[in-house]
Amino acid sequence: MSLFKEMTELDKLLHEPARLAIMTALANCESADFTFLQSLTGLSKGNLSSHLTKLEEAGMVFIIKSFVGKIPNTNISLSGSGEDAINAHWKRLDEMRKEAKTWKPETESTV
Amino acid sequence: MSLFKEMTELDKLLHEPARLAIMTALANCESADFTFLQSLTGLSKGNLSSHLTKLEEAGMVFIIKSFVGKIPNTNISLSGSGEDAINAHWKRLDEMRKEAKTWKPETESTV
DNA sequence: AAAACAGGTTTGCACTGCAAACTTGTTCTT
DNA sequence: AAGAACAAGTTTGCAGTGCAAACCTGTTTT
Repeated sequence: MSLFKEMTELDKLLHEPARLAIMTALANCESADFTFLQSLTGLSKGNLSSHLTKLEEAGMVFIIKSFVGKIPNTNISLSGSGEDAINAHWKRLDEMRKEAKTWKPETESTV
Repeated sequence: MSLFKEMTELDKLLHEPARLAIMTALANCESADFTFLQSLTGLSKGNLSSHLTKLEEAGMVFIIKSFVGKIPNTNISLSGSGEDAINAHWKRLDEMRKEAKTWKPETESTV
């Protein structure tokens, strides 16, 4: 398939900036709690919560709610497929950029 | 600003997959006509049209309509700022990926 | 006991991307 | 010459999305 067709089909779940940030951060720390992710990304609580729900529904992350002493704690970590997905997504973007740099338009008839 | 905050603030006009494909293609060919872009990206005519309108309104592309013989021809090319913007966008993504790979979570207090 | 706070979730709305329907003009077909 | 098919886009309608603000539930402070 052509580079540009591939580009239009990028996974929107992962491509959305807030979720790209969340997933990328999680890929680099075994797990994180809600508050940590919030300060890291600068997202509002509501916004973060809904993105996490979406990622959980898609099987990208695990969300574990527990108590640390008396205060509730929500811990988020990547699932195996989530880790694969975010790594693959960045790799694709990276390759697209490289390939795009070398692309030269061909005559219309060959496209 | 933190890497992940920057990520959540990626320019959505350019980040959207279809427009990323359009802009990246245009950055590599001085100009393209509507039909060529359509077959290149695989977008429907309606969809392509609305993305182009959005890019034009944002000053990213020039759209010039003329006639080639009797058939109308719509020619699209990047504006100066459009070219700067798409190059900068890819560069940012590229740097983000690199930086993210080396990021190590710090203690919460230092974030 | 009441106010403030921590840690999230739910709701409401404005905006978006997409497909389908429409438009305008041209070229075949008979 | 009438009409069917086609080319090249544009507009419309709708389902889905991201975001902020309101809300909720329990805890700590005053």
